Formats: sequence, structure tokens, C-alpha cells
Amino acid sequence: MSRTANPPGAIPSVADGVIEVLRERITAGVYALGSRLPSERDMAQEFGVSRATIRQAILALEARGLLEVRDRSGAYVQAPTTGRVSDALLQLISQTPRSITIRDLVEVRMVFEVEMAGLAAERRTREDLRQIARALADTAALVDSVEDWAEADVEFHGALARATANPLFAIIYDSLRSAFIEQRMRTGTTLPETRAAAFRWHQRIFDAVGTGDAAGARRAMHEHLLDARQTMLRYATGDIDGVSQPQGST
Amino acid sequence: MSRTANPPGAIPSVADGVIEVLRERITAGVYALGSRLPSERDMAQEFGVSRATIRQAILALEARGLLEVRDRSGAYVQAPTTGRVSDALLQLISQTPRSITIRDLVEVRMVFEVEMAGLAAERRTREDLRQIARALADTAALVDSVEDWAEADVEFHGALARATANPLFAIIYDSLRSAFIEQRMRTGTTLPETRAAAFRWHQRIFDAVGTGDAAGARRAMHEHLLDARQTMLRYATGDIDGVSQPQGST
DNA sequence: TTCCATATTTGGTCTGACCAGATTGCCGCA
DNA sequence: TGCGGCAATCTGGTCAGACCAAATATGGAA
Repeated sequence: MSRTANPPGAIPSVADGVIEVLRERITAGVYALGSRLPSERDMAQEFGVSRATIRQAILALEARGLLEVRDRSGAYVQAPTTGRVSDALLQLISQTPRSITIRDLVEVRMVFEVEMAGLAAERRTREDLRQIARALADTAALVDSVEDWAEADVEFHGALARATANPLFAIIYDSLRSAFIEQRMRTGTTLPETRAAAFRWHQRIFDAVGTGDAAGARRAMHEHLLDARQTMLRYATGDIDGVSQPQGST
Repeated sequence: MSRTANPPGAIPSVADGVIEVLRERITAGVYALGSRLPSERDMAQEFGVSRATIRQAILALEARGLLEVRDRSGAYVQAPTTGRVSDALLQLISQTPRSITIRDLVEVRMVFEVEMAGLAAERRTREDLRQIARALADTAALVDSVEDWAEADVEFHGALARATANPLFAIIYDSLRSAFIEQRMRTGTTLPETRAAAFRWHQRIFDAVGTGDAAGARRAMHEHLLDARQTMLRYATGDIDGVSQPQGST
């Protein structure tokens, strides 16, 4: 795996050593999840290095999502989130030579989500159903706000992913999610009637999942995505290459 | 999207400002891909901040995969790789509460590799075929070395992913790849006869892709994975929760 | 016991310095 | 003129010590 991008021959820096030790302590639970690490000054003393080096190590671990540094408070052990994955993925997508088109995106969704719907129908628990139902209700209630609706829509599909009882699906979906959104999948969903149509599809999917009708769920999801693709392609301005890199808000 | 993990209320630090400017310059091409950024000292002067701050910004961008810092040489603009994504994904997987099992992994592969095989059969170019063939030949030639064989095997599936003509598939596959490997999918592939069996499946898949037989390719891949799952489950020691975090080589 | 002022701690930033390897450029030899 | 090699220079890595302002902890007053 790609370590800290240290070419095999390179001399591991002092900071790398600190990073390694800290990482071990974190995964070993010496520094429990949510707990605060010793202050930079204390660690510098303990490791016998300068504060600058400790600082570099902490920053690296923060970038990797293992720590959260709160200004004037301390560094806290953080549970990894899908955010890191999707950030990296988004960045990758935005710089892919042959840019990712709407068609590509829908194709991938088609592959994953159709099967996800089927698995969800087979395995969903009562709690899963409750969450899916809530998301469904939200899409109906928030149909007037493009932003809120998009969020609810994503949540609906996310709940479906979780209902597959396979955490990998949820992880993958979450990772792609920001890409989906960022790439203004909304292209077509800015129209109220599009959102209304989506609701009807969602309803069908939900019913199938609820009754444990895997084949029906797959079929409904498949048709939903076919329909969505058509709508999006119609309103798309073309390829989505210039993925809007998030702009700093300063 | 999750910025630099800056809570909305937080005061953006000086370093954050520098990060933002540098990032813009990189994406805008002011600092071209592969080129070297000014030295830390020069930038510190230009931005009117201390070298420590510049350093922090550079480290952050390195962690995000935008830069590669070479000791005593400089910081170079780097093309993003799937490595970042898979690192993050691997970390995420290794810390998921309900640990990821072999069954989960194969299920995900089943979902998208089957479809990938089909798409590859429909769209593969002559060049794609050549690469797939080469990987196939490698798996046969390297059948005696577990390590080399695993690499070639992964390459075979990777070439298939690229042949779908949808870059997202290749990206996703590459991102999952290290997870697949790390999680010692090899559990069953350490046996020579397993590798021999895999070769026969690969051959069938290759033939179907070569003749443009999408349905056949899907079927062959499906059966290949079913077979692989059975083998792996038989030799698996159980769930793979303690995902081997890569150990520092020091 | 409650609450607020004060003292302490903590991360963020700055300055200035040294090290050792990478880079560059110049000089002398062929 | 061409080129190999040595030395000055440059660069990132690390260290030391200091100041700031906000977050926290402390202790005493109400």
C-alpha cells in the first residue's frame, strides 16, 4: 500500500517515526476514540523531539482522518468517516483525463443500486424499513426545495444501502454520494415534476423492499434509474468535466 | 463537502488561507503538473508568513495527494492517484464496527464485476483485449508464485475494468483493490490448484469478452466469483476483522 | 452550592539557526 | 572546445525559544 509516499530508498524522517508510534497507539486503543492526546509540548518531551516535529506528525494524522485538532484545546482521536474517501474520490474524478460524464455516473449507479435494492428487499430489518420510510416521507415533504429534496433523495438511497446489511455497500455509496451531488446530478432534478416522478418510483421501490419482493425491487430501481438518466441527459449541458472544485468560503 | 474539517464557526487559520491559494494555483495550472513549487523560504516571503506556516500548508496539500515533497529538493505538483482513495477506504473498512467479512467482499465484487465483464465485452477495444490477454498470460506464467500471481490476477480484473470505457469503474476497482488484497483474499488462493482453476475461469471470461459475448462474459464472471467465494470461505479462518494495518518497516 | 474572575494550558504563528544531502555552476584539465 | 569533478549554494528537516489569544481549569466570593 502507498505509505506516506516514502520511496523505498528514502530515509524515514523523524516525524515518520512519531507518526507510526502514534498511529499504533491509536489503533491499539492506548488513545481511545474520542479521547484527547497529550499536548504537543508533552509529546515533544516524551519523544525527545521538537514541538515542530510532533506538530508535523499530528497534522499528518489529522489529514488522514485519524485525529481532529481543535484550536487551543487539543488533538482528539476521531473515528474515520467516509468523508475522506469521498474527498479523495472526488478529487480523482475531477482530474481524470477522459472526464466523467453523467452517463458514466448513472451507469455505475445502475450497477450498484439495482442489486442493492434487491438485497435490501431480502434483508431489511424493521428498523431499516423505518429509516427508508422516513427518507421517503422527507422527499415528499421537501419537494419544494431543490436543496432539501436532493438531501432527502440521497438519504433514501443511502438508507437502502444500509439495509443490504453489507457495510461495504454503505461505504461505497457514501463515498460516491458527494461525487453524485457535486456533479450537479441535479441537472434534471431542478424541475418540480421530475421530483414528483422520482417520488412515485421511490414509492414503488419502498413497497417492494417492504414486502420482501427482491425481483420487484430490482425492477423498480432499474426503471427508476433509466428514467432518471433520460431526464438528466435531456437537461444536461453536456459532459461534466469541470467538476466544481469546492470553493473556499473566505 | 468536508472542507479541511473546519467547523463552520471556526476562524480560518492563516495556514488555511495559504492552502486555499496554493490549491487554486495548482488546479488553475499556475503550478503545472510535475513542476516544482517555489522553495518554502520564497513562499514564506511572498505570502508574508513564516516558513512554519508555509510548511504546514504544504504538508496538508501533500497529505491530500496534490503535492509530493522530496527531501532537500522541493515540492512537486502531483497527479492524484487512486492510492489516496484506497488508503482512506482501507482505513474505513478496518474500523467499521460490524467488520467486513469475506462474504461481504465477494458480494460487492459479484455485483459490479459481473456487470463490468458484460460492459467490457460490449466495448473493449483491440488495445483493451491486448492488455487483458497479457494479464491472462501472466497469471499462467506466474502461477507458481503466490505473490506474483495475485498481482497478475488483480491486473486481469483491472484491465477488464478499464475495458468498460467508463473510468469510474476503473477508479472504483483500483480503490477496492488494495482492500481486496490486504484482506488476504488469498486465503484460498495459496493453493496451486485454486490458481489453476482461476485460470480456466479467466480464460472463459476472456474468450467471451473477445467475441463480444456480453451475456457469456457475465455468466462466466458470475460463476468464477461463485467458485472463488466457495473456495475462500472454505479456507477462511473466519471473519476478517483485524484488517492488517500496514506495519511500518522500521 | 453557584458563579464568575483569574491563572494556566493549549494550539497557531513567528524568528532565527543548524544540518546534511541535492543541485548548480564554475573551473581546470584533456 | 568539451567535459568531468569539486565547491558554493539551495533546500527541506529539525530544533529552540518566544508571543498571542482563546479554551480550560482553579479557586474564592456570594
